Amino acid sequence: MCQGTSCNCKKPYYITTAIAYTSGKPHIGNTYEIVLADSIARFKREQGYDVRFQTGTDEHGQKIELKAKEAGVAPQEFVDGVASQIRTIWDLMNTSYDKFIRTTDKDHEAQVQKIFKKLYDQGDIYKGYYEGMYCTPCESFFTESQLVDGKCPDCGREVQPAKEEAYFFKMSKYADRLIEHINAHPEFIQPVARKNEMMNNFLLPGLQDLCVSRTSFTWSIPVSFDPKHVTYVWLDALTNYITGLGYDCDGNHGELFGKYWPADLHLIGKDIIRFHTIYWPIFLMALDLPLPKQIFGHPWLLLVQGNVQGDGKMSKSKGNVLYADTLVEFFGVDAVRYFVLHEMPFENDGVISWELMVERINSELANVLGNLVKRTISMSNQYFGGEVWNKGICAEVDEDLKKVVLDSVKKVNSKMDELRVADAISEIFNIFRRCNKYIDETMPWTLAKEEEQKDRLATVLYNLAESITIGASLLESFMPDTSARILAQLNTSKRTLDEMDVFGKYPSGNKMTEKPEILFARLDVKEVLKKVEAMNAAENKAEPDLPSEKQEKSKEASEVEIEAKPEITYDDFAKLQFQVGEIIACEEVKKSKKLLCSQVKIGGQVRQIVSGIKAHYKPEEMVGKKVMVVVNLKPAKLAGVMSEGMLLCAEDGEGNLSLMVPEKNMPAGAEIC
RNA sequence: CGCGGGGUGGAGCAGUCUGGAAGCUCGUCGGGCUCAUAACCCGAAGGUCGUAGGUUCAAAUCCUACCCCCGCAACCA
Repeated sequence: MCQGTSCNCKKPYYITTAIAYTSGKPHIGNTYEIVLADSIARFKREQGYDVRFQTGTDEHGQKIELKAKEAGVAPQEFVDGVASQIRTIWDLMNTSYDKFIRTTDKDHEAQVQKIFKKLYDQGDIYKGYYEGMYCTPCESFFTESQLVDGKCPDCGREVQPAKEEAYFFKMSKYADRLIEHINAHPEFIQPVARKNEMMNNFLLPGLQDLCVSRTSFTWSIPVSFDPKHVTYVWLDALTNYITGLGYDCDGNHGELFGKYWPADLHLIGKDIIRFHTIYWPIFLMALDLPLPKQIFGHPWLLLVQGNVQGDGKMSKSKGNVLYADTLVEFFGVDAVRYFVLHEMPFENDGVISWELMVERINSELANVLGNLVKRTISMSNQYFGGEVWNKGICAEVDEDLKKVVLDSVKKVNSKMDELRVADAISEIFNIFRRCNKYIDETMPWTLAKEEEQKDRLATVLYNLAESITIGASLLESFMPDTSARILAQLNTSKRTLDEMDVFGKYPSGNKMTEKPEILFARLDVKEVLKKVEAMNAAENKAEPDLPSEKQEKSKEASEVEIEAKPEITYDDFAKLQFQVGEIIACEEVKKSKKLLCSQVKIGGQVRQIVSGIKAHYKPEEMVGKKVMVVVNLKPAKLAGVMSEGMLLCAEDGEGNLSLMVPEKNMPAGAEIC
């Protein structure tokens, strides 16, 4: 490989993130991806590649159409807002992307239309029918299995079998070629475990054709030759990787396309691996373009509340979202970058919590790194007025320090080649740990007491300055700002990777700063948590009813807010019949996680009612309870068991349930009105 | 038999593909040091590697069965 910045024959390296969906503000889990990509992009630049780093936003689709409607604005206006919010966060995180593409960019839209037409003309896309059960009021299709008791799962109304005209892509045509490609290129899907998943679940059983157009909404790119259809998701979203380089369907590609395609790495979440390793390569085959070299499906960052690890997946509706900008406000950009990069293992999901953030910042950033820099600079100033001289008085211990430092450089390189970013960072911190140990081994404060040890003392401090310079330089890809701050304090410039081959390039006689600043202050967990609570409380008060985020609630909230339903007439109400029922027997529904099946005595009859309360009541504690029952609900099958009514419960903000029981003792069958 | 992920010292994880001395960070305990952000360094305690079988000279790792947890899906009438 050709290295060095002066040479203009550098190898190109094209890396992309998935484009973020503009339905709302991205949380820290989404932000992780761009930071991960950024660290890889920066490192590749260090290695001498001519890097192109692309990210962007996916802005079409029914969900956005709905969100915009809710917010009372036009879809374009809506996505403009969210896209700029996303870009602001990407910038806040100090990410060095070269291109931010939006699927509403005119040139992208034009190319998608051309691609659609081309694939249609060459017979890869054909017009067919999307069949299913259709609910007219909801304007939605459902498969048989999605239906609830044969009715619409959303509104409960009757559905009709219907066909919607749609365009399909003939996936099967290219399947064999793709299977061959995947087998011939074991590095194509990363981590490797995912490869088998794709092969066994999708490719080998036979690929279904993919629906690539819709008529049920309009907020997308119209099909040029059949304008009542709009492009459906993947053909629009995935192609960003080539349109962002100036791909032209007619062959008049921009210069970038020739230079950077095929991509070296698509970095994506593990949930969309299928689309990137199956549909995308097949689209590319159909377009007669080379396939990307590698697709890496990274794990997720899950939120943990305190020490309780429940379902950590962040979602707004659960109110457990952490946003990058909030975290940055608390901890600073590089601490957040460090955390997400370092806490994410290669294959498994990582966890994040306020407590973990604080712990990492204290033990690694403040204690190991920040303190090392501070004590080194302080000693240099105390003993030599800040001047760092290499007097060449070496000792046995120096060798191990040098070895660790230089080995780490190699290890960081090889870890990064495998995309093991977390491991690479650990290697860098090994340097700093070794330095702290070196200080204890050499005891500079003791050397300082003896005049004849002065040159040895100088050498020790020189070795530290050199080691920290290398460590800080390696850190640039991951914590650019911190890297620069350390180097500034050492009054030296960043070392490039090929300048790290030998130990001792720090200029002898150089003078460090006189006033070392604290890089990362230690934090008190309790104080941070207190601040967090104050912030949550303030937020809940300040915006109790914002249209899009109104469901967010703090875990402490005692009030429960639910979505208001439209007003009904008394006649509507009178259609419902409630009675007191006595539970005379109850058992778990086998093969179901949530359901209990109760025999309920109501007047003279006994009914079987299935309820989703297994998590809150044991069958034996149900028996004997007198509860409120909706009796004239149409019977339905749940998990294959017939249910003839419904037990009513109260539900709090955390989903805890409580059966409604009469305040005084009432006979089974008493009407509730 | 729905799909998938996981069960390794108190906590969070690596190691499992390619068997070969049970490792990392935090926490705890003891010691050292005082340059430094009560930071740093050393040492120790603590694990039947979910369970039961099997293969092997050798199993956290391979095979079989089972148990438990977590997502998704399905049914929270």
